[in-house]
Amino acid sequence: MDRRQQKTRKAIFDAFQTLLEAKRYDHITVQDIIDEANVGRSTFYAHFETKEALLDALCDEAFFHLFGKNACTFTGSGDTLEGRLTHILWHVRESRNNLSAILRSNGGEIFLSYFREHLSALFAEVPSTVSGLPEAYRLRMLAAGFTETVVWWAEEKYREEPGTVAACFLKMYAGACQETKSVV
Amino acid sequence: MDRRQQKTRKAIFDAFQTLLEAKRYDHITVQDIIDEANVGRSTFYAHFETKEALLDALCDEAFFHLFGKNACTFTGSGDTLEGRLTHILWHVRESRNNLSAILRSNGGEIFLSYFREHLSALFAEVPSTVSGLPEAYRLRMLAAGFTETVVWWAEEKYREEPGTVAACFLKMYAGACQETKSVV
DNA sequence: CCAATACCAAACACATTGTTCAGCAACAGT
DNA sequence: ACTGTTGCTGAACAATGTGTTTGGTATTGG
Repeated sequence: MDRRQQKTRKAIFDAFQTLLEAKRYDHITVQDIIDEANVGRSTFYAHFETKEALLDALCDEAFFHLFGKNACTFTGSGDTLEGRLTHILWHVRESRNNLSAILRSNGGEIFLSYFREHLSALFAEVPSTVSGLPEAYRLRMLAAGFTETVVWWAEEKYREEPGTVAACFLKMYAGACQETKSVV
Repeated sequence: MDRRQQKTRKAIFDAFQTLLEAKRYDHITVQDIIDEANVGRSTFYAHFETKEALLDALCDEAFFHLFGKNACTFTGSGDTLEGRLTHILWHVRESRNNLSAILRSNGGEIFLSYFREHLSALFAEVPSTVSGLPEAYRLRMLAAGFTETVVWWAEEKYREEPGTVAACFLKMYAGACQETKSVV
């Protein structure tokens, strides 16, 4: 890819993230991004169709870091759910700059849809000990709950350790997601 | 209040809800609302400062129905958490037209903040049996979880009975929110 | 070195926002 | 029924944002 394209793309991404840290996604205008990135108007539209497309691209990148090579490919059978969740949380904290801004902005909804998609598969493997729960409901709640956990963690500035957070999460859903033999 | 004001206000509310059922909150323009409500431009702005103010007002109304007189004033000590949640769910289903649109649109975030506020107090009364959970985290998760439950229920067109839904919710969080002696 | 291509600035038509104002209609109280 | 008050209208307004097009310039890769 042309160096110029790479440079421009990066400038736009960086500008977008900078702005995301300062204000809500839906209060950011294309004009803002253009100014911050210092690129021509037509250049922006040559790269991204709309502001939403830019957000999508950013989420794609962020998720590539999260699930792309390590975390979810590791879905070997050996490790525990807690281990895998912890692993994901390590990656979340690692790329804090990338993710926090998205999570806090109301673009978090779009992010959430990604999360849901990737996490449902993970939780589906771990059965519930409680009867009478519709499986679709259970998976949805677990994915939403994990997302909420990450948002909470981000707002706490990632103060706790990933392992601690994963343990908290699993305690929350002890009944609905039980594989641990160590429930205190 | 002047009848004209009432009429206009209602027309705007109705138009807004109609539009919310058709498209996302952030894709609705003031112009759309004006056209649908069939009121003058200046009239709209005489009633609401912005589109957000309108959404806020709508949420206020919806929550008055939910918590205003019955559900949360009933916070006497006698009834169980399950009973109270069921009660809330009855009201949600009752006013389905009012709420579903808001819940499905991404204005759901604003709605969620209302829900969080009102529900935290409710959950705070019921202690956790699990140790090591930060209380703030626990309350936040329960409120977010209940909201997610309602959204799920709304998407299912309120097929299940309120009591069933409340029971499902409590099963999900059996460990973190235990007062029931009937956990199957 | 050269052709391809990415950039830029400027201008464009268009939509949306929020304000203002003059004229008209509905209201409430006497 | 009369009257002053209040709310609605429709139109115009500047300001801002969107997405596209243009012609010219600079960088790139081969």
